[in-house]
Amino acid sequence: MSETDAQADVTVVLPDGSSLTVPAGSTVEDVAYEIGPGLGRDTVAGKIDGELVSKHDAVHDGAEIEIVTEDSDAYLTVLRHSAAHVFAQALQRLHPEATLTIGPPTDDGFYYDVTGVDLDEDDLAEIETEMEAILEADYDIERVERSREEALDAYADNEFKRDILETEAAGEDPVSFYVQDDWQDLCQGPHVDSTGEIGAVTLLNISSAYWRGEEDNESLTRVYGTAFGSEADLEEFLEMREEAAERDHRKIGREMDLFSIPDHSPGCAHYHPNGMRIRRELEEYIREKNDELGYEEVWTPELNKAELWKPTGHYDAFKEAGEMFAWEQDDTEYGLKPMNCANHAHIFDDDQHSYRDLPLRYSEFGTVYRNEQSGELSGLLRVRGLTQDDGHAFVRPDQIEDEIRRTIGVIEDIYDQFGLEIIYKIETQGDNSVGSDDIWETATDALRNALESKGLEYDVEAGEAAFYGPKIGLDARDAIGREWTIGTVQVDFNIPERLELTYTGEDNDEHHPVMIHRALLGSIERFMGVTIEHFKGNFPLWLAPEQVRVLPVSDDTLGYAHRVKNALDDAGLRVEVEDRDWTVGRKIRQAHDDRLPYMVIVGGDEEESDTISVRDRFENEADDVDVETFVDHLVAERDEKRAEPDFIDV
RNA sequence: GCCGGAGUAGCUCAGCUGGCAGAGCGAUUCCUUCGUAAGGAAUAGGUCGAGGGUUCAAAUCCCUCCUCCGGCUCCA
Repeated sequence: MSETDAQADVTVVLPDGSSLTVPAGSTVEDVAYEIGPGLGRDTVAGKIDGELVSKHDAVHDGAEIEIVTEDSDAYLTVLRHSAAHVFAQALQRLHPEATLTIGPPTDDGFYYDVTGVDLDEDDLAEIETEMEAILEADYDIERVERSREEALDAYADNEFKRDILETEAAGEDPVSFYVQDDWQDLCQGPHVDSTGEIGAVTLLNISSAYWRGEEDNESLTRVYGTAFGSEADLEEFLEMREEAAERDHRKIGREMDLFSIPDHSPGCAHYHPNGMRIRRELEEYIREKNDELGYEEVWTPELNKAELWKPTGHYDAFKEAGEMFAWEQDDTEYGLKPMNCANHAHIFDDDQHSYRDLPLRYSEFGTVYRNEQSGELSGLLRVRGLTQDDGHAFVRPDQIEDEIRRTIGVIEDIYDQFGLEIIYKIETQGDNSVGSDDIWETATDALRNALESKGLEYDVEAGEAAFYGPKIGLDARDAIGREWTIGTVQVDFNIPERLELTYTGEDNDEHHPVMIHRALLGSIERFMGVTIEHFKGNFPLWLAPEQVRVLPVSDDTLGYAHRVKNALDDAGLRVEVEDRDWTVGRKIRQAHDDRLPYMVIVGGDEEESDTISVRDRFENEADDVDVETFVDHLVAERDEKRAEPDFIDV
C-alpha cells in the first residue's frame, strides 16, 4: 500500500454484486483477506474487470473483482502459466544457449517460444524429466520488482524481451519478474506459489512460430505442453485426446471407404461410391434449401482466361499471392477459378435487368481451386480443390437486410438439422480491401443488424474479411477442437461497381446492385469432414451410405434375404445382402463395424412366417417384424431426416 | 512455405546396432450352413514413398525430392 493514498478508500464490486470498501492501494489478496482469512490464504490470483491478474496487483475504484483459488476455472490457466516457466527453466538448465521470448498459457495448456536452440523429440523427453525434477524440488515462485534499467540490462542479449519492455511494458517502472530457484523471467504473472503445486506436466509437440505471429518476422521454435493439478487429470486429458482421434474423419473415411486424397492429387479429394452417396444427399438437401430461398441453379466452368479476374480484384488477391492455379497457354493466361463470383456476375451481366427482377439469385455447386500452402492441407477440412454450395443474390440496397436475415434463418435450420454447434463471427475490413470505407461500414452494419435482429451472439474478427466485403462466418469445431469456417454470408458493394453491373431503377436510371455471396454448407469437402467427425461416422439414416444390410442366417435363406432386399430397394433405400460364408455373429459384428443404422436378420423362422428380425446400431432387437411396417418406418425416418434410428423404440 | 514427426502387404503395425521382408486383420480357395459382436484350414499378396550415393551387401547409413500428420502463417 502506498503511503500517499493511505487516507482514500476504494470500493470494489464482488461477483455476487455486493460492494466492498478497502483502503486505496489494496491488492487482490488484501481484498480476499477482507472477505475472509480462509479465502485470503487460498488466493492464487485474481480477476480485475474480467482480466486475469496477479494477487499482488492493486485494485482500483469501481473494479469488478473475482478471487481465483484452486477451485476456480482460471486456476488451471495460472498453473499452466507457471508450467511454462518450469519448461523454460528446465530448457535453460539443459541448453543455456536458448533464448526465451514469450510463454503464455492457452486454452488447454501452454507454449513457450524460444530461439537459439535446435530441439527434437528426444530433447523434449529430457526436458520433461528436468521439469519433473523442478516440480519435485518445489521451489517458491516469487514476484520481484526490478527497475526498467535493471531489466534492460538483464536482457542485453535478448532482443525479444527488450521488445516486450518497449511495447507491452512501455512506461512501466518498475517491471515485474517471477523468480524460482536461481531462474527468473520477465512476466506479469500471475503464478502459483511454488513449482510443487503443479501436479503433472507433459510436453506435447514442437513446431515453429513467427515472432508476434507475423510471417515476415523471425521464425522461432515453439514447444507445446500442458499441466494439471494431478496426474489423474493429466491421464484423463490424454485419454480424451485418444478418443478424439477415434472421431478423425480421415480414419473414419478410410474405414467406411468414403474418400481418398491420393499423392497424385494433393488437396483434392476423390469420392468413393460410399462418400458420393453422402455427397449426393447433401447436394439434394441444399438444392431444396436453395429453392426455398429462391435461387436458380447455374453451372459455370472451372477454366477461364485470367483476365476474368482482373477487374473483380481476384487476380490481385489470389494470383499475386501465388494462391491461384494459372498458366500461359498459346500466349494467353488461363486459370482455374478460385471463386465463382466473377462467373455469376457474368450471367447477371449477360442480360439487362429491371429493379422489378431483383433479388436475382444464382446458386451453383461450384468447384474452385486454390493453391493453399502445402503445410495447410488437412484431410477434407483444408483442401486445394473444393466444391462450394455457392450462391449470389443480386439485390437492391433496400433489400439487403431482409435477404441476409432470410439466408441466416435457413442456415440456422440447416445446422439445427445436423445438430451442429455453430460459432457466429463477423469479419471486418482488412488491409487488402477494395472500395471506400463508407461502403464497408454500411455493409458491415447490414450483417450486424441481421444477426442482432435474430438475437444471435457473435464474435468480431477485426480485419479478417475477404477483399471485396465483410462477412459473417459460421464456424464449426472438429474432433480436436479446431474451428473451421463452414457457411458464410458476405455483403459486397464492390464487385458490382467494378464490373459495372447495373439494373434499371424505378427512376429509369441505372444503378449497381449489391451482391450477397453466401454458402450454406461452405464447401462439400469441409462440411463432410466436420459432419463425419460430428456423427463419428454414425450417420442419420438419410445420410448413411448403406442404410440397411440383410444378414441371412445361412445360405439356405439367401433367397429370402434377396426378396427382403428387393422390398427395401423398391422404397429407394440403400440396402445390401451380406452373402459371405460367415457365421451370423460374424456378419453382425461386421455390420456394426461398418456403422450400419439397421441390420435385418433372416433365417428359417422368418422365411416361414414372412417376417424379419431387426437390429439397430444401438444393439436394440425386434423380432417378428412385418416387412412393410419396417419399410414404411424407414421411409418416414429418412424423409424426415431423423437424427437416429428409432424403429425400435426403447 | 516454416519447425517437428511419419511413409514397410488392402488396413493396423513389427523389423531400422547394414546380411534371405514379417505378424494380425482383410482377400482368395476349400471345409463348415451356422440364430444376434470374430468357425477352421490352406494359398496368394511387397519397386520397403521416389531418385541418387556409400558398401561385397541398404527397408536399415547419407543427399535430394514427393506425400501425409501436428503446430505457425493463411482460408470454405
